[in-house]
Amino acid sequence: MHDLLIQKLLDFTHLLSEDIDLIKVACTVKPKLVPARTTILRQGDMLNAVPFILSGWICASKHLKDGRWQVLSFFVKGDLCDCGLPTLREMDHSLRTLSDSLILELPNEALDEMITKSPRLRAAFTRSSLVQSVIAREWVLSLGQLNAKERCAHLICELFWRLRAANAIKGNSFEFPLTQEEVGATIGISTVHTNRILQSLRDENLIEQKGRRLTIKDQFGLEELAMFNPSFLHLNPLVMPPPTLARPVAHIG
Amino acid sequence: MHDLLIQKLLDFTHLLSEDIDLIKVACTVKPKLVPARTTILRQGDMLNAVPFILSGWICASKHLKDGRWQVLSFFVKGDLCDCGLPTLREMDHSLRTLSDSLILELPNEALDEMITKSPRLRAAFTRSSLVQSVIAREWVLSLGQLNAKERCAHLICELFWRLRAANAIKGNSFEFPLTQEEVGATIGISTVHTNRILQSLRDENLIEQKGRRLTIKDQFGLEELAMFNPSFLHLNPLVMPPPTLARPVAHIG
DNA sequence: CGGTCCCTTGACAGCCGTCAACTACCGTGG
DNA sequence: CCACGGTAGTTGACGGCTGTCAAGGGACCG
Repeated sequence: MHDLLIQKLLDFTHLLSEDIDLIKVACTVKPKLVPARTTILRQGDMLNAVPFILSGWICASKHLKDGRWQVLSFFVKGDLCDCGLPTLREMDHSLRTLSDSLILELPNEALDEMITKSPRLRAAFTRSSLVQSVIAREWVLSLGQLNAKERCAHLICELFWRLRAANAIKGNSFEFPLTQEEVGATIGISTVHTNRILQSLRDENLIEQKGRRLTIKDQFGLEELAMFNPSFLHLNPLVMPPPTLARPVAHIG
Repeated sequence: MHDLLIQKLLDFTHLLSEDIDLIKVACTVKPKLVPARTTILRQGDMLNAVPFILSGWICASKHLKDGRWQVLSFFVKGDLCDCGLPTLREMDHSLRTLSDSLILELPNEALDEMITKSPRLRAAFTRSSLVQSVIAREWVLSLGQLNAKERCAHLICELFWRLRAANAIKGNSFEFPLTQEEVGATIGISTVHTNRILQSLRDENLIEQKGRRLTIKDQFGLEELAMFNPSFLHLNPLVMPPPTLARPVAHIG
């Protein structure tokens, strides 16, 4: 149960055994199994614990009064929904499960203790939160400059790399529980247009969808289309998979 | 020189006199005067200091290989360009002045010292960085769901409130050094369309532009159009100006 | 005076949203 | 077993928002 958090934080920094102990203490909470399509936190809620995703998919979204809404971020296995950690007063967006999810709710006090007692844990949490905001900035770039097809490809690439780093893919395929409406609300296009875009990606043999699974058939083509460069995800080089065949990088001794 | 940083951090938390001393020590660096339209950090640069803006405008931008580029954020008087603080390896975007700017470069070590020695300063810096990422998420919402005119209005509202909190406006007008190309690169539309959108905002008497200054003629109308709610900026309630006449809030003792 | 940068305008095309209808799939209940 | 309803995906027609191209105008500067 605490293994996943340890592994996650190890991606960001080196830990001592005392840090591991602190993590174990913090992780004595009982994980919650939340069914798919359940709102776990609403805009305006006070939060006294930070959800840590053991498995499943969660999305953060913000709603306008006229009904329009936008997905702000996704959280998958190994992610902290650090909606401002225990710092800002209240949730400015909602959190909702997209698939059945196992969630560990880390109480603010437990986080505070880890952060206060260990500079290494503090650095790790800071970096984790920083990576989330770098991803948000990448979404700004995508939404602002890419067209619908490129944005869609970009989203799929990002999720693919993140899930791969979280060890949550099989071959080139992964669970993809989003409806087309949700994909649209993520890349800022209508549901109908999302349908056509996904269709074109399938037609061009870039991806394949079967039920709630998505397979990347042509990773290089997809990344080329999206002008995707995974470096912004700041994945641990050790868990980074070998590069695509078609895109060689410097030899690793 | 250090006054501005102290004032900024006071917006986020309470400080003790020892904290003030730490800030004064960190601020012994000599500020740099950088002319307008100068790139101060490039994508890929290592950063060993965090720019703190004493006056002027800076923008962060990311460039695609095909020439398209997107503004990721603006930094104005009193802002820290906390491009990941001293945590992530290198700049994933560029930093450029939009007007003549006075910049204090806080060395990583000075920041480290403040953060390590004072939990209050640490909290303040964390919150400051958090607010930046909340703004990025708001841009995701704006880019994803609002149309060009709404986005433009939203941007103007955000800048207006931030500059007002930084005490950098006169009446309802402020320095607005952006070219239309830069506005377009911020809200994700072409230069030509930006021109037409700004024109329509002027025609409807929402804003006025004279030289490099912008005046808000109808704050309520502009905020209504953009569905703008300043709460996401997490401005210090004490420095929040009185609410718009047309939008009454609960009586304040 | 010429050059450059920025703003402005018109014409036209294409991406994308909206509306509406239809299909496929799944679980439920009779 | 089938009828039924709900959700998600699909398709076509049409229109509007926005991009592109091209040209011209104004301000500033060397």
